[in-house]
Amino acid sequence: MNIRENIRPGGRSARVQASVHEAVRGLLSTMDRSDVTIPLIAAKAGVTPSTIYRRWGDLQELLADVAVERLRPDAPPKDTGSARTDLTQWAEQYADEMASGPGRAMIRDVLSSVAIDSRNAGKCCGYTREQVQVIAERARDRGEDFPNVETVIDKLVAPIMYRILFDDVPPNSEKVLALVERLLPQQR
Amino acid sequence: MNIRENIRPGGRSARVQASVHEAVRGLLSTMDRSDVTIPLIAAKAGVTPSTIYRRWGDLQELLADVAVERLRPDAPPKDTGSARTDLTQWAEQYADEMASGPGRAMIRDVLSSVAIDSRNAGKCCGYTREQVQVIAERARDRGEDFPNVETVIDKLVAPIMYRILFDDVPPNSEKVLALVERLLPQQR
DNA sequence: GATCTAAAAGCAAATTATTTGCTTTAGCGT
DNA sequence: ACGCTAAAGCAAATAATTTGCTTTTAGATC
Repeated sequence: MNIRENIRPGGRSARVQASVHEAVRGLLSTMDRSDVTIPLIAAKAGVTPSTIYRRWGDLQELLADVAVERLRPDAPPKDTGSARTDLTQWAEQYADEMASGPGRAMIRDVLSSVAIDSRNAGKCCGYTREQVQVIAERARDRGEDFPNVETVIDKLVAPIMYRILFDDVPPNSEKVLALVERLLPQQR
Repeated sequence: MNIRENIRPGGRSARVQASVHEAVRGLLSTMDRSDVTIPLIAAKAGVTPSTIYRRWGDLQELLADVAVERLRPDAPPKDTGSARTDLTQWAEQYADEMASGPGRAMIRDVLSSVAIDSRNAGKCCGYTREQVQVIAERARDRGEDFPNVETVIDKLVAPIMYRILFDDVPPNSEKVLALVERLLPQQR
C-alpha cells in the first residue's frame, strides 16, 4: 500500500526489493503479463507472497514500481551540436521506446497505479522534463533560441504520448519531425 | 475475455449487461474503487460471478467497459456562434470533466484494459475527434478558418490529457485558454 | 563486541476470489 | 409450438489474498 522511499542501501529491505524487481523483470520478459501473479513472483524472488502483499499491496502497484524504474532514462540526451537535432533525435527515440510493446505496457502500469500512489506518473513526467531541460540548457549555452520546457511538453511530448496511448497509429519518424518543425519553425 | 459487440437489444444478454453496468456505477459512487470486487458486483446485479468472469474476464475489463460508456459525450458541443468560443467552451468542459476524480479514474480504467482489448482507448479518442469534427464543420459552414482535426488533437487535446495523466497540476481555465489562443492565433 | 529494539520477513490458517465442468434456461429461427 | 444454441446458473476445485503470530535482522546503544 505504501511504497517506501529511503530504503537504506544494502539492508535486508533493499535486497528483497532488488530480488523482487528482478523477478518481475524476468517474468515479464518470459510470459504474458496476464499470467504473472504475486505468488509466482514471490517464488521466483525467493520470498513469501505476504511480504510482497505487505510491501506493495497488489500486483498493479508492484508492476508500476518496476515500470517507473525502467522508464528512468539511463543517459542524458546526446549532444549533436544543435538544439534542433538534439531534440529531434531525443524525441524519435522517446517515441520509439514508448510506442513499443514493452514501453506501452510500462506506461499503462504506471498510470494504473495512480489511484493509490500518484507519485509514479509524476516521476515519469519529471524524467522527461529533466531530459528536455538538458537540451534547453545546452541550447542556451550555445546562444540558440529555444522554447521553454513547458512549451516543449505541450507541443511535442504530449502529442506523442497521446497518440501512443489513445490512437491506433503511434507517431512515426515523419510525424515526430513535423512536430519538431512546428516547435522550432525557422530553419536558420 | 472478449467483450462482445452487437448484442441484440432486449435479449437476456442485454439485460445482464445493463444490470451489471448499473451495479458497477452504483458501487463506484458509493465506495472506494479498491473495495469493488466481482462477487460484490455480481450480487448487486443479481447475477452469478461466473457470468461476469466469462463475459468480461476480469474486473479491469469490466471497469473499462463501463468507463467507455460513461466517457461517451451525450450531446454535441454547444453552438456559440463562433469557432473560437465553441472550441474554448468545449475544451474547458472537457478538461474539467477529465481532470475530476471520476474522470481520471475512468481514463485510467480505459487505459489499463488496453493490453487485452485495445479498442477501448481508440473509442474514447474517437468520441473526442467526433466532437472536434462537429466544431470544425460548423466553422467551415460559417466560412471561418479552422485547423484540421488532427492539429486540434495535437495542440489542444493532447496537452490537456497529458497534464491530467502525468502532471500534478491539471490544466485550469487559463491554461486551456492559452492553448486555444495558440491554436487560433488571430483575434477576430 | 554484546545486547536491545523496531521494522520487516516468514509461516500457516482463514478468507475470498477465480476457474471450470456440467446443467439449465431463454431467445431465436423454423 | 419445437428444437437449437448461446449464455446463465450452480457448485466443486483451485488459486490468490489477508491476517495474526513468530522469527529474523540490521542498526543503535551501551
